[in-house]
Amino acid sequence: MARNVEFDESLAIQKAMEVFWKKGYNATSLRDLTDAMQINSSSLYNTIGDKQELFVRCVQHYTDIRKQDWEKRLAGKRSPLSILVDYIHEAVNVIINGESSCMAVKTAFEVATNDERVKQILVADDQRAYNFLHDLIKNAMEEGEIRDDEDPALLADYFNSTWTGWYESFILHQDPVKIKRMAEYFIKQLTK
Amino acid sequence: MARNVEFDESLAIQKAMEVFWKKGYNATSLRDLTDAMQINSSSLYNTIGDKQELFVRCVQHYTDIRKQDWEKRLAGKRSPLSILVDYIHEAVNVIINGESSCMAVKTAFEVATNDERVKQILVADDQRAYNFLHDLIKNAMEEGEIRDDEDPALLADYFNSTWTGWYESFILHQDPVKIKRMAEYFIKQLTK
DNA sequence: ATTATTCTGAAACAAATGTTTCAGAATTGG
DNA sequence: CCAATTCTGAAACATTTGTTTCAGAATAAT
Repeated sequence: MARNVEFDESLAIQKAMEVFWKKGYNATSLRDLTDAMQINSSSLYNTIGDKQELFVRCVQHYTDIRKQDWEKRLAGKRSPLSILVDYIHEAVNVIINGESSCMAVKTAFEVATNDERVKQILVADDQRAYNFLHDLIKNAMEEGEIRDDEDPALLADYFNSTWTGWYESFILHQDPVKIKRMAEYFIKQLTK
Repeated sequence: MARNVEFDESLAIQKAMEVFWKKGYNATSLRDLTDAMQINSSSLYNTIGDKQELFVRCVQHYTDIRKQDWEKRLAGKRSPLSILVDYIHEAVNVIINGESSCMAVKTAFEVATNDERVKQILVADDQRAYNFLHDLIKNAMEEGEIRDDEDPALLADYFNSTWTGWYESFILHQDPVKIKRMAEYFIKQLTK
């Protein structure tokens, strides 16, 4: 027998995520957040919690979206190699068109070393990325789409860590061609 | 006709760098810095300047050290490939034994997007890293130490961006074997 | 030794930080 | 409509932030 929460919580999380994503955890103030979320700090503390808790929810939300993307790609029922190549091209597009790098990467370097909860969310996310790549590589090998003289586990680890450096490169040089050429070399390694 | 600065400025920069390196720019307070540097904030502002200026000096110092390391390695007069392989092994050691990741990488993601001066220091540093790799790869090709069917410029870019992901991987998994295996695969690609 | 200049320490500064308080508006179920 | 409960807005909170002030200690050159 009382009123309900007035604001849309998942929309508010989305807005907060965008601010954290762009500015990073420490450079984002509570005012930045409540402005973007369009709620009062009392509502924030009553429902979600403090800044740390909100950040955890945002990182979780970010990784949830990625998880859905991977699932959708696998459900496509296309050949393993074409899913893989599609994914790489899309990753390149995100890097060269996105305006604030990858939140998971930024968070790994800024926060994960000091916050165990955040780290565990990123570890789980990384594990899903690994599984996505590993399964595609393994299946592509079994179907003869790519050479099979390397361990799929090694290749999955290796490729999974490769994108991170492309983000850094693009922050420094803003050179799309550089990224595209690296991606082409990357694909060539797999297939030839 | 007056007294001189009492503290050792380059030692103070070194101490400040260690704090920034570990905690990042935004999570480091002026108190953290003056405590580590063992000077009063008035001395800091009289000599070096404000927090931003101090950070710039620290990043510059960090990249200066790297520059010296590259020069020393090239002066070694050993074969290009052995210099390269040595360097990769040393990079792995730094990743798996260092206790706070790479300051250049962390700074690229946390600060370089918002601070043009810091970004330019990192761009110059990245260019030196690129040159180091490019020259070694090119020379190794000319001396027949490695295959020469790829563009040295592409390989230098590609390899230069690869380490960054290894740092991220180690933050999340703290698994030295993972890093070592990726490094071995990395070297194998070059030589085989 | 004197003097002119510069450095240092401690305190003070305003502004910004993350968080809490609470009166009153709102809305639910009865 | 009532009453009980919960939400919201604005203000206030104590800390912490980056930075400045300034009196006095220190020292270089004369």
